[in-house]
Amino acid sequence: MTAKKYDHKIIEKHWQDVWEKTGIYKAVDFDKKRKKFYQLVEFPYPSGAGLHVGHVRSWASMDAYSRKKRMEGYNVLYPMGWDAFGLPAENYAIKTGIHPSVTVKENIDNFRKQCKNLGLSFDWDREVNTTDPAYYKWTQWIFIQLFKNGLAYRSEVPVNWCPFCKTNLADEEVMADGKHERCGNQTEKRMQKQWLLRITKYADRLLSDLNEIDFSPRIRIQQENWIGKSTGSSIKFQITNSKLQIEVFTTRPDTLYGSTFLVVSPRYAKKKLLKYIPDKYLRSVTKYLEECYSVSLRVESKQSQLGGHPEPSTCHPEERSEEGSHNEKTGIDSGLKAKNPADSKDIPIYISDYVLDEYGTGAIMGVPAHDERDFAFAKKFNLPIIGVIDGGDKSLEAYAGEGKIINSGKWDGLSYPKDISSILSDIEKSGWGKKSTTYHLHDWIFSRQHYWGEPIPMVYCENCVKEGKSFFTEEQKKGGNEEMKNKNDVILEGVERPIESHQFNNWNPVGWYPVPESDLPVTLPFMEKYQPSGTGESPLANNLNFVKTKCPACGSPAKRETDTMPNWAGSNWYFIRYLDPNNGKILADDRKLKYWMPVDFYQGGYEHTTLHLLYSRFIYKFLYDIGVVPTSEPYAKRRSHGIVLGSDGRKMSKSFGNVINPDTIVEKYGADTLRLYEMFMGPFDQMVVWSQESLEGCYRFINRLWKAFNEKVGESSKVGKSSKELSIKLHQSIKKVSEDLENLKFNTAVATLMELLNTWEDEGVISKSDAEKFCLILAPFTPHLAEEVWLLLCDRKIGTDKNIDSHGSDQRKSVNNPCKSYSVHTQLWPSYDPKLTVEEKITIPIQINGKLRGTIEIDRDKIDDEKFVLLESKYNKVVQKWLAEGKVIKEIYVHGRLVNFVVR
RNA sequence: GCGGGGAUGGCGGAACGGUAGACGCGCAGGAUUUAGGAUCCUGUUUCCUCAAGGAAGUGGAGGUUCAAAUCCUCUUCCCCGCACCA
Repeated sequence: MTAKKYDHKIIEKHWQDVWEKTGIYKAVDFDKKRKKFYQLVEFPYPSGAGLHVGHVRSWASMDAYSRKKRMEGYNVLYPMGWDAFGLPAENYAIKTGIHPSVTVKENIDNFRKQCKNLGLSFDWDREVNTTDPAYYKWTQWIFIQLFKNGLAYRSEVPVNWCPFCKTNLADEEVMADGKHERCGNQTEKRMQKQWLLRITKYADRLLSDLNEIDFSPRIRIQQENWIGKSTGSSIKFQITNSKLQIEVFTTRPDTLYGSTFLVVSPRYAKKKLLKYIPDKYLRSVTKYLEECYSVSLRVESKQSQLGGHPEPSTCHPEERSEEGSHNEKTGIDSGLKAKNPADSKDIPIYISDYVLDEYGTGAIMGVPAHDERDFAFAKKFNLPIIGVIDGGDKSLEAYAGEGKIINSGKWDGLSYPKDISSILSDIEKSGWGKKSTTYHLHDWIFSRQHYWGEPIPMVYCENCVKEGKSFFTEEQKKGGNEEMKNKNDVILEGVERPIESHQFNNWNPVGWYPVPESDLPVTLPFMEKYQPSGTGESPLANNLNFVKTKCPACGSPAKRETDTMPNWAGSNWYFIRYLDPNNGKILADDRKLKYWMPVDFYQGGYEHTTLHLLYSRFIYKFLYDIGVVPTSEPYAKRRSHGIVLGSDGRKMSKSFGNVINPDTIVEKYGADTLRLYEMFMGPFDQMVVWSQESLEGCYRFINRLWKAFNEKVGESSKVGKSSKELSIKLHQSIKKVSEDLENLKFNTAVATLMELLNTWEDEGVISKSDAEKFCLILAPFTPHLAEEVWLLLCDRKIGTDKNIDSHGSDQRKSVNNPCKSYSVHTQLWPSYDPKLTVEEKITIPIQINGKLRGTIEIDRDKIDDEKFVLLESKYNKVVQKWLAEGKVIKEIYVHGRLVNFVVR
């Protein structure tokens, strides 16, 4: 009997329908018999371009992982949803003239269909959509809780403004040279009041709790760097003839005596020093500041854009682009002097853009002898260089290493870094300053002036402003929400707090009220025109029906906030909603949360290592603090995968013409081929390049499998037996595939399956029970083929051509119970017999002086007999020749692995 | 500059310190076919050789070891992240 060609079009569609009808991938809440396993993959932004092969790589691989987990008896939750708010949807809509609500729906339908065509085992009953009012009701609810707990506040922050288009721009729309991506005009930075989230309050916990979760080192280190904690001192310098003090942050308080000048950032100078500058200096200082502010290119770091730093921090961007320009310092003497608290010497105060306004206090003490940047600055402005740590040649370069402390009064004789802690306490005792910690992490700008996002559920009441009324009590205004504060104090006990930073001082919630929770959601109104307003406000500002409302406090006419949330808002907490997607009363049922959380395994791309992962951890921790979720961390384990590049090695992009559409692959080769290939391409965490030829290799493999299962399985009536070699190979494969899947080594798992088929083809017929085992370990990788083969194996009699011919006929359509053992995916994962993973005859390589000279075959039961093995080794002809070359001075036998003779 | 990860055939990549190159692609030869495609078989690190057998070989230089792609030191190059972070 010759099998018909494997017809993926009919077979894959058939089983997808059967799976949907029988619902075998549904997760069961509160299942007590099975252990829960929450497998999460990042949900996509459903773009008009459809699924990317990168999505398939992640979802198909984790689908295999989930399928194995199910077969191992876990109650697996593997959900999918749509992150559909955001700028791309809005831009696409502006381009096509079709409303985003329409295109988003179409795109989602397409994505869902594509997922189903791939046979991914998502639990579709739990699908979520961030643009659904029933969903974003809770996104808004979370915002209100943040506000009530003092974690959402308003502050002036810079926005990218295109004067030509009269609109605010997202950072992605501004090109590296500061020009607007679409119109090519130079953009500006404008100050605008925005909502910010106080993520900095959680910096310490976000950092320390990394110890409790399983993140791969690369992800973990990046998160640590992003939070960027450094400890040291904040030291106060008294400005001479003034009550004013300048507070600086330093990680090297031991070099205090070596501080020969202070430097403040341009913005610090503008805000705090300008009125004290002596007339003589005022003109040059003003000129310098103007220089700094005249250029407003997109030169800030990524984090400062996201984190909200009020103004450009550099004066000379053109120098920035060149290598080594960092050493070319600019700056100006302010004419002011300050007293070094340690030795009471007066030192000059300079203004320079090499001091970052957004880091620390925006002011530093210059220690040219021990800091490279200060050294360059001192050289340029002819400032004294005093060495206070022994070492290096301070006339040539700064010395940042360790050493004995010198020229430092009472600290002489101590050494850095050994005595740093006693120096820290001495500084505190002397009243010069205090221990301090700073963070790289900044508060999170949460306002967007765009239409396609969740409306921020806040109301602004002019009347209340007149009366000075606010949502918060006077006491709360002083210290934030007391309850919240206490909570954090408990958690942060013994942990240093961030220094009071000037950027937190603008919070004035007067007149602002959250929309009453009973009125949620604040629905995004349908608008025909959602182009930018032209004033820098959100397009929603043009919709008076939306804007006009009543003050929740006094009932006077009031205005709604028209800014919307960033696209991160919906993705911060989506994994919670999967647990209870239709709950209208609360975020998610408490019991369900307790059953499923935390996410056991979160898998996604490296591009989300810092922002999404950190933001969602922050929001989750906040929800934990207010008692909404049961654990303090959302994800128990996180791994990331590499991206899929086009066959030319470049990123897939329409403009390169190297985009692979999964649909055409599925159509021509089938979903199983695509899935298998994407797992086989290369190591999961590495970048991989698309290769059509390799894909076809996987297609061949699938057809060969089909042929073998049809033609080379022993008839059950005859109780056919596999050859010994084949059985051993099978058991070895079960072991290897199990381990590889667990370790996300999908590529070698697939290779193992290929090896097994190769052996099978060489050895001839396989027994039915061995064939079933093979089918079971195949199931996670090629779920459609495995299901079809399983049916074939269940009853060899229906596995005939006649039956295969009847695909699509009524007989086959009614397969609700096609076979007693349906489905292969609900079977138990096979175990292997350890005895059967070892060959009867073992090949032992023989080395002379570490070089391979021959091999011998040893019976399995003889491998413990060292003397025997060594003796046998010497009978090998070639070995004998080499042994004759000299005297054997050492004989090494590595049990079951190798023999080495050392001959001299 | 700092941090992280790499470098293995023609290509993608395998290798608990123990037979380097699994598996796949590609290529070569053969079979089948009217032909093409598909499929199957054989070979395929390089060099010497009909072969048997050798020699060299995991970016480079040293070292540890009976034995190193793997561990250590130095070094070159590549990728990723952060970057005037005090």
